[in-house]
Amino acid sequence: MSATMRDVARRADVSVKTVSNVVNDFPHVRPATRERVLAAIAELGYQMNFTARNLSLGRTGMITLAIPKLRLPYFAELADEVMGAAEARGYTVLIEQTGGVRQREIDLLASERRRMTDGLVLSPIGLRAGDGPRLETGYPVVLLGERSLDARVDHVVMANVAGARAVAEHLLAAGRRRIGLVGSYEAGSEGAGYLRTRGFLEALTAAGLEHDPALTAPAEDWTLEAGAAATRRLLDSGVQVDALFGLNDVLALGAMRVLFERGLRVPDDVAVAGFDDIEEARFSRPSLTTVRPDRAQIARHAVSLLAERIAVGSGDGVPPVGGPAFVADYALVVRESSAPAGR
Amino acid sequence: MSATMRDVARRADVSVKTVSNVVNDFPHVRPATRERVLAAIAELGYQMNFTARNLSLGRTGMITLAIPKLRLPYFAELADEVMGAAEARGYTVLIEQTGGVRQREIDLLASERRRMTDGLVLSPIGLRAGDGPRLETGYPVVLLGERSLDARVDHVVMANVAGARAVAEHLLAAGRRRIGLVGSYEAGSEGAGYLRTRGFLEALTAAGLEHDPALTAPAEDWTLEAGAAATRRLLDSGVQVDALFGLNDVLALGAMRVLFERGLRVPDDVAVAGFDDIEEARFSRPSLTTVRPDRAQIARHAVSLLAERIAVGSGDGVPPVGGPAFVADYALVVRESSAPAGR
DNA sequence: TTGTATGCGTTATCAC
DNA sequence: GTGATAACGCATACAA
Repeated sequence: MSATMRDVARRADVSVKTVSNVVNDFPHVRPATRERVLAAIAELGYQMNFTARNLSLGRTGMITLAIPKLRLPYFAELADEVMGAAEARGYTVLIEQTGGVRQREIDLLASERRRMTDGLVLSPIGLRAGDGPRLETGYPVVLLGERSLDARVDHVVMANVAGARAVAEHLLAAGRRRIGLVGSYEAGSEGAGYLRTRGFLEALTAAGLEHDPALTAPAEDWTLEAGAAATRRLLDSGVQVDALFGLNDVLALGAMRVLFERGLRVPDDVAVAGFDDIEEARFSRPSLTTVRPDRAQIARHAVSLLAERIAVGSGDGVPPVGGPAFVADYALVVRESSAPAGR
Repeated sequence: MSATMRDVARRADVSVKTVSNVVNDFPHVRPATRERVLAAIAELGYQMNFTARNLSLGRTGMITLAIPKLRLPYFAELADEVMGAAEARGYTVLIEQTGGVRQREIDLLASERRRMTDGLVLSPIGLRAGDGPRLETGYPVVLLGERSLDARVDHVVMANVAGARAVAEHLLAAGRRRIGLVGSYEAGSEGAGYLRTRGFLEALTAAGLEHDPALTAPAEDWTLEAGAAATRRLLDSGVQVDALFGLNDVLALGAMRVLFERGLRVPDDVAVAGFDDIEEARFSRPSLTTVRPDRAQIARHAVSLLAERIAVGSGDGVPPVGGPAFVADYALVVRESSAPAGR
């Protein structure tokens, strides 16, 4: 069993308090004693017991990041960013996967296990409009990538509507008129799927067009597999399309795969665009036009908000929370999949 | 802020011990008292403080999974599998990224923070042959995907040599003779890169061929970007190739992208194969021939070994550790990128 | 500058 | 069955 502070204290012939002072870099420790303590620590190979420290401090130094699926490149990249931002503030990140299932997301909020961490960054997929109150638990929470959940909780969102509108406008400007929409969203979810769809429809409306319902390809999931399946169904239905907009990049990439299988050329026959700008979008064949949200900014801001929320604690002067959402920057990235001149 | 066991005990007019018995589902609690306690818990909204429990139990119920990069699809998928396997055994997984940097991997082993978890599943990239002893810290550790690190530590490996040999044999059987090798490894690393290269070379030798050094395309990293860059350099060098073997799938996908840019057809002009069978390999254009290691098996076995190691503790009867490595199953998956007849 | 004593919220060892 | 009470290892008023 490893040494404790008491062991070190005995060895260095000081009190535990002094050892604590040394390991915590407190000032006011005579150099000589410090040396003695450090020597004892080295000799005994002492390592701090963080559980004990956490109990004493009433905090763990960990935050939870709850995302739908780690296997989705977007969330892996996001997790990486969040871990970086958290580390910069001295936090360790515990990743939980919700599968985008509403009940899992709710459980996570009510869970006892959440108490192993000081706060939660939640990327909700399943939560519905009425679920707002569930979030107000007094436990520090920051919402990611969603809005209109009307909860008094801090949230960092991306420009889902504007980004999707930009994509649609780009496709329209390129002369595309029969744009298929790959992906769907649970009714009432008000999530990214809903918002991106809205942006897409707004652009059509603004152009004086109407979206043909037959051009919608619902996908149960936001994965390559689902994108491919949805596109297969769409093409099988016999409708004509000259463009496809995937509600995220993997849906779009899955769609491109099917277009290839069907012998349709991208972008000549069908232009394709996605949303997220995952790394794979730059290396696909053809490379994928998409919307790049500023992930680093989102991560930094979310962690920053959460840290702030944790810092104020549940003290009595509980400051108002859930101000206007922070909206991260985005950029439309045009690549080969929608380039005017083919490749 | 939130209620403690003492609060609940007072409220239910019992002792803390009884409350503890109830929440831990201990037998020998009179139904009536149990009801009273549960009622008090509900009324006060009591939630267990896990930090305190952990301190008392001397364990945290968490294990660390240390991988190079979460953004690499292979590791994201692996993490997902490990989380699943860990959950099945009641463990929560804390993911750490090493960036494949040797010092980071070493730090992780010596780190104090590691003590927040009960054990470590480490996927080493940077560790070298002589680093074995560093792993024998008395802290439960299971190595992933490596071998020949000659440490007395449990390890779960994949059939790197055999898998790579199978790929090479497949390419040779298809008549390819000038096979470029995309990716490299740090000298002395004895890692997956080294082993896969060895398997590749073995196949050539067995076929009575020699590997032309000019056909090696070193990559600093195992990423799409690095795979593309390496392939560009290789092609720029002017050597002729009729196949490319990426030491992992993303290297191969990056290579395919460059072949496309250079107007080379896959597989007609150049066949391509990778290693890992990440999900993207099924949806790329063309789909990628690769080796599929049984990730679920690897994850289950690693977690199982670690749980065992944790269970025996550092008691005196420390059983021997680091038996023969468990070698996971694998399968060669032939897809369009190396299909004999083009698409 | 350093030591003493007490608390953090659980679990575990006993008695009762 | 249930209740005091001592750990668990560290932090921190308060003293010295």
